[in-house]
Amino acid sequence: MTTRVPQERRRRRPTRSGVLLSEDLIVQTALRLIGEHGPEALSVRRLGAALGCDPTALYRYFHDTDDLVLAIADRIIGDAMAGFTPGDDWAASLREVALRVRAGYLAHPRAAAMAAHRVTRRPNEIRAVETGIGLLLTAGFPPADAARLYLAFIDTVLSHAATEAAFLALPAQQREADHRSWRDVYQDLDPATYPSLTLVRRELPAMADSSFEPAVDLLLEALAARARALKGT
Amino acid sequence: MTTRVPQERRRRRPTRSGVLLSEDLIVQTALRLIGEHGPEALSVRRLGAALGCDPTALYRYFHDTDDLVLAIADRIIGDAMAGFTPGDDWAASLREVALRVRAGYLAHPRAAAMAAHRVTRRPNEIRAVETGIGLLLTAGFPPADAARLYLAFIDTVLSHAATEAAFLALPAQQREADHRSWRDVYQDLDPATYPSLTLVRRELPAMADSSFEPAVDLLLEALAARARALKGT
DNA sequence: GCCTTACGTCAACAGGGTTGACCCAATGTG
DNA sequence: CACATTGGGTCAACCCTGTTGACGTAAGGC
Repeated sequence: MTTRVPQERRRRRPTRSGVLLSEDLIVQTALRLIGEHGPEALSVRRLGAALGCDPTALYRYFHDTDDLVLAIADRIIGDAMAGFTPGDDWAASLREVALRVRAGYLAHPRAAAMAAHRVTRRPNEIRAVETGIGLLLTAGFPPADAARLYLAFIDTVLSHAATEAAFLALPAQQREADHRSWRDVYQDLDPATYPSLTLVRRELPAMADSSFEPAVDLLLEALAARARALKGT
Repeated sequence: MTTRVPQERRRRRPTRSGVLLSEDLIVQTALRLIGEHGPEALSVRRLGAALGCDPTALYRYFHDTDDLVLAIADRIIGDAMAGFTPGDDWAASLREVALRVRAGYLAHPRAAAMAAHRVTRRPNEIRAVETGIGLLLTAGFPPADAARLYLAFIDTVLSHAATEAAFLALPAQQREADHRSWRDVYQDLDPATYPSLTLVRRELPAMADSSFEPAVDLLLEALAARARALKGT
């Protein structure tokens, strides 16, 4: 019943409202829905309504909701890395990879939050690994270090991006509560029991900001330092 | 109606099945439920059944499900940090915080997977933040830097830990398939299109290992370098 | 021993994913 | 051109979910 059928041989029968469904249109509409009405807008029923078809029609194209999410995630990955070519500066290039991955996830947080921890060994990812390790090799790291350090770098990037995506994927209410807590809860603490927090009190609202770029920059600094140390010896 | 009441002044009225409810018992049961039957086993109704009470009784202790999730997260933090006291070496202490947090999450992978990216606003978390920022202050960073750098550090630690927890929370079959892919998929690549991967081919099985400690060490290196630069000026 | 009220219980609602039956029309074939 | 096949859009139904408001009972202060 729910076996996905090759796109090519579809009997494109229009829905009651005249729309011609397709895997592509569904993914596209799902992304639009998330973008316009927030992450929690993605449900089979709402997606059906947005498409102008019965909600259950989607099960002709995807086994279940999870299958749909994976299809969306696959498109996100492809879009994020589209057109990237590494430049001369290996650190700057790694930085761009990081920002691209993150931007791709944040553009569609809910889909990313659901799929980020799953490993899809697809061509796009393999190409990305090739690129990343290549950059560390040009930095002068021996193969063993290049592989291990790339892993540490990309895992950090992916983990951060997934965390930020998961945060954006929260219902607006919880998201704002999390944000506010740095302004509210952490402001009225007893100075005796929390001396350090009291000292940095004025900086705490900034804790709601993203730490993605600071963290990436710290990593790149450490990598650059180690690369310099290699050259020195 | 759902106002949380201080634990001390409770009217401990037994449920129909004779259990005396408490915030503590509920969190503990929730953790057991998640650990045994997966994250999707946590629902108000199932938790009520496991506790031997009406599901809606939980709303006397937590505003809503999210509030419960935050309580679970905070207990994990508390357990992880129990008995920790910062030592003289701020970097070593931060390292221990990182390892403790990670261990706490890995002890409850499935619960961690759903709670790791939240701000709990609860005592255990606040204490942990106080400790961490305090360490960076003793390292010599001015308050603004201490707050921002602590955020970058702890976010990285939490993100990594969440990723590892999510991985452990996967069904064994998928987990092992993921592991194998580094040995299998990445071994038979065309050297012409993937020169870098071919060069580091022998190192790739190690990609299945955790990158947690390498990443933390890179961050601590960068922090130490910045701290030295501060002293120098 | 009374009064207050905390809190356990119950019924109900809105929304979610998913299934199986139904049936029409698009398509390939004769 | 007409027919048989069947893909796929539709519908009704099921069981899940979180959450609310009313209700009444018993716990604890006085």
